[in-house]
Amino acid sequence: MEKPKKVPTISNAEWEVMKVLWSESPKTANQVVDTLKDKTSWNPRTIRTLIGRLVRKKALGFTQDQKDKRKYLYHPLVSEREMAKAETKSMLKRIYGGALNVMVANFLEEERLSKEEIDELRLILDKKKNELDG
Amino acid sequence: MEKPKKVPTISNAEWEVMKVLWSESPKTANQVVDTLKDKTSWNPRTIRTLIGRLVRKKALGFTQDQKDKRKYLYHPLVSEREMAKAETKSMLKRIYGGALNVMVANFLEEERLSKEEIDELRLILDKKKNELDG
DNA sequence: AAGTATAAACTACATATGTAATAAAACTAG
DNA sequence: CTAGTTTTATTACATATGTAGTTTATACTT
Repeated sequence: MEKPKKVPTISNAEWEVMKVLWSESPKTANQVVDTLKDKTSWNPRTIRTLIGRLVRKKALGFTQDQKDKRKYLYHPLVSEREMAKAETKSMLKRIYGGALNVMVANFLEEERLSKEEIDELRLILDKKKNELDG
Repeated sequence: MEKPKKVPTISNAEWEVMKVLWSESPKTANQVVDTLKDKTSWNPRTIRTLIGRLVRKKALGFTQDQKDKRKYLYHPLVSEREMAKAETKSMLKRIYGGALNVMVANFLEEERLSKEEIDELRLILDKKKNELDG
């Protein structure tokens, strides 16, 4: 029985920081700043603030850097999958009464997916259905 | 050429209020409060505050009640579809790089859909695909 | 060993949000 | 018409978030 591990909720900006560390970790604050320098226009101070908040929320943990003892090496404490799932569920609940197919239907109506994307989705569904059929 | 009509972003609690008025409108504040009394534990004050904020955000409009001139009759200024689509897109972008199928795949992996739900989704996709095929 | 650069910690401040209380205005009952 | 009631409008306050500046501790560097 896995414990229900409650994932922290994080803000938009915090999500960007997490993505950096999900893609590769551990990293020092400076490395995170460097990675985000291109993608965003955030002041390094801001990024450090966000890192601090993520630590407080227990979305990030850290260890001491062995080369430079002042620095921390940050790493995610929650997987991207877990967070994505939690966020998705909460959004689906809020907006679509939790119904994934309502969401997909609504979304498809106006957004155009390519035929390939649709086929890929169908494959995903077929696979899932086979699992159910046993 | 429709103008890109920018939909306001609203909070979780505000969504609940909008849902009441999307399901039936116009309604007076009191009617909204009544509808929400069962579903939530919010103080009527709170609900009126939320209505006010939604008016400020131009998500709701109102007209004067003819019976009692003090009362307003509130109605949505933005459709549920528009808001849902905007929210969905922004969430997909933030979390899944905008890719609907990544989202569906991830979500399906751990959430169980019934066979019926899966079939319904497949129908939606088939219909969409036929449209593309022409 | 002392000075300094720098990383992390703490503080700041505006706007958003959850959650209401109070004030002002207008209707209704006596 | 005046008082009480009921609506809307204004104000309040804590926490979250975006966006940084300032302080402090201390690991480097000379």
